[in-house]
Amino acid sequence: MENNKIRLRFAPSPTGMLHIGGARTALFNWLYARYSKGTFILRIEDTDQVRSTEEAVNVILEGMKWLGLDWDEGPGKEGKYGPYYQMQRLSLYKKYAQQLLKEKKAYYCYCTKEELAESRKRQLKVNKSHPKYDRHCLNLSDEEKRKYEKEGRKPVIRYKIPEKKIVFNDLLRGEVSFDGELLSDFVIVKSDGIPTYNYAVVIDDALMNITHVMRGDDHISNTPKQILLYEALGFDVPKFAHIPMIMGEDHAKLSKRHGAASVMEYRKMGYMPEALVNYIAHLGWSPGNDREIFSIEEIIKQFSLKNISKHAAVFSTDKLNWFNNEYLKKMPVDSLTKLLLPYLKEADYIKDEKLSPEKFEWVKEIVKLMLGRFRNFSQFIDYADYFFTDKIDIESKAFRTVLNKDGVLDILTTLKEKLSVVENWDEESLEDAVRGVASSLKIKAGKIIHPTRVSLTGKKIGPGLFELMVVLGQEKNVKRIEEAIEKIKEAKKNAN
RNA sequence: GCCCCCAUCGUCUAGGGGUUUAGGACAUCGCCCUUUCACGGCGGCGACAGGGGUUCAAAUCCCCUUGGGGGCACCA
Repeated sequence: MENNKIRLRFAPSPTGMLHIGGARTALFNWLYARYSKGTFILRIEDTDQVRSTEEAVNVILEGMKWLGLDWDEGPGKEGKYGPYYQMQRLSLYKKYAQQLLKEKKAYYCYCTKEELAESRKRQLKVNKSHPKYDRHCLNLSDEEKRKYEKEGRKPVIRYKIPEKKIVFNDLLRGEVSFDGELLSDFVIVKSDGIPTYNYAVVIDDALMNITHVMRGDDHISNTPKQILLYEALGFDVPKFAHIPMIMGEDHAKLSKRHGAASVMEYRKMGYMPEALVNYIAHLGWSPGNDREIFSIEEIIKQFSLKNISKHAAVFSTDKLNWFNNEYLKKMPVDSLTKLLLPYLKEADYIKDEKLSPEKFEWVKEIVKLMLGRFRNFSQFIDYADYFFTDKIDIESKAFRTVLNKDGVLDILTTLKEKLSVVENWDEESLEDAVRGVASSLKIKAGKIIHPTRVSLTGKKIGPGLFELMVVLGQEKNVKRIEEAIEKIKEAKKNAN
């Protein structure tokens, strides 16, 4: 029973950020594991000693946790197939390499980089299509080996490619076949004794009993090499599913230069993990109906290899924004406000995330006013600055087109007088006050509303004026209108 | 260069021989709501890459071309 269980893994190499593409691969593996009540394993492929860092490991673990992709086995969750860091599994790779060596399925190679390059150049001259390793070291005598060792050469271990057709049945693409003759004897153990990716991944997936290997389709051409190794080692070959890649808006492989490419950047920008997950789930997958907003449980229930598409998908920030906004609108204001606190703290809008109940209520009022007007938390920080700061910056265009106009000075002066004596600082009284000023000056209310908004917020756009005035409070209202009046006067003086 | 994968609106996709004047979503445009922006409502624009087959019938099946992507390391 236990042996029939579906086991999938996500096996990132900790050489940088948790990429959006990697996150989507992780998500699909996780979804399929959860859907099939299988096991999801996280394995760290840290055999690139130059580029791997502990920090990158942490970023990956944190990113996975933030997205809600919990693993059943892996770092911090040792299972019976551990360890889950490749650098802690070196003895395993060594053991099976020895087996291949003994069975003459692999051999030591002492060729230097220069010699390899030389050989390639020679081949290009005669048979330019597919140069491969010339097998110079395939049948080295012990004496030759000793000679090379004396020269200080450290050998690699190469796998000897059997020249046959390799066919596999991809779960998404059907039959895929490669000609073994085109493959070169590739290195499985580097001269420093560390295994290469194509070798280590096979040992680990086999030993960890991985049943389904789901990964980006950039791995399709690695698959024949890996299948050959499974067969050479006598392991069962897992099922493969190569999922389409995610591209940037320019249709090139998603990378740093596309702006935000890492999961953590999206957290920083204030996207909700549920929204990000919902969106990237739809990159290359569709449940086949017209709905798009789904809880993670609903996605798990509907997830199937059958409705994964085969072609690459372009990442769209616009659509992500829409997803995020849908989640923001659905969220209770209370919870939303709580989520926002760290960002407010980060922006120095509040001193401490622990707010008094009154202050929390006040922030909540602001969130209510802003709801639907921001697509992520950093936009909230940008758009709602005037609630939290003392000094506001009046956008120059707003000043020019709204405040620095004939008659505005009188309007604001009259309004300021009126506002400083308003007794009940609530929406109704304020609307009465403003409309009262309008009728006494014989102008339309809009003529007052716009300059007032700019005076109070520095912006031409924002929530309803009267509700905004209530939250801002009488003192700030009067003060900001006074400041605006001064600025207008100054501008007029400079103009003359 | 060689090998492999892929191909429906600008983007994500539905559709898997007749139910299709090819459906939805994002974006975009217009109108309504409105003090502004957003939200919401209504509507518009917008695609089967091309060519051959197969078939009574093809976006759907096959082939070729073209286009896009990926891989050809002592990186993963």
